[in-house]
Amino acid sequence: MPKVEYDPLPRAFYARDTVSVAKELLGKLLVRVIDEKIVLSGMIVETEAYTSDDPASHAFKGISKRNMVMFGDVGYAYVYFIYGNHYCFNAVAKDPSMSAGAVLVRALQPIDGIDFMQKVRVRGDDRITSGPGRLTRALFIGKEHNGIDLTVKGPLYIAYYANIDKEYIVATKRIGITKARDKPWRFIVKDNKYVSKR
DNA sequence: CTCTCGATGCACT
DNA sequence: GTGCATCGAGAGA
Repeated sequence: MPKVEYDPLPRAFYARDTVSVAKELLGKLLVRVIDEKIVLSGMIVETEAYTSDDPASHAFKGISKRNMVMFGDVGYAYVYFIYGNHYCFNAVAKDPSMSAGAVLVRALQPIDGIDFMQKVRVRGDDRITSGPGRLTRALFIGKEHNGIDLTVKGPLYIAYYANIDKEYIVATKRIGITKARDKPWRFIVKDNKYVSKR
């Protein structure tokens, strides 16, 4: 097992309303372990909530082969391919009364394996993990991780890391969507330079 | 079957 | 600020 180890969040963490989970995932650590030895990780600094009754959500029009993970048990990864180029990483989270829900992770502050991440991206700078497409590339997250359990140590999981003070959590409108743009369901860590721009 | 377009990122003006 | 690469899912015929 790798030297660097963290405690995964329990499944119960994800079994609450999606918006609350999105907020509380700030400060947690997204951990990627490659070949059981290389550890890449980043502190979550930007998230967005997507629920089943939300027109902007993939789950809005019902279950399908693509979005079925969102309708399954909480604490699993929902990874999808978009714009012909990018993967986006979500954690399935919802209140037990809801049919589906997930939290999109939009930005990370790199913690472990920064050199490794930057080796691949020649133009390594602050933007290496800033943006949903960028962070999946930096952590080598792809469709093979769709449906993976995030509550156990493995190739991909989310762990306890830091507590973000309430004063440093800011809610804003979501980014890059055309429907339900008014909902304040994007959460960012105030003044963190890794939060994506726009 | 064909057509549209997206929870993006990057190059360019 | 604008344009676009690139492709799979979903919608419609």
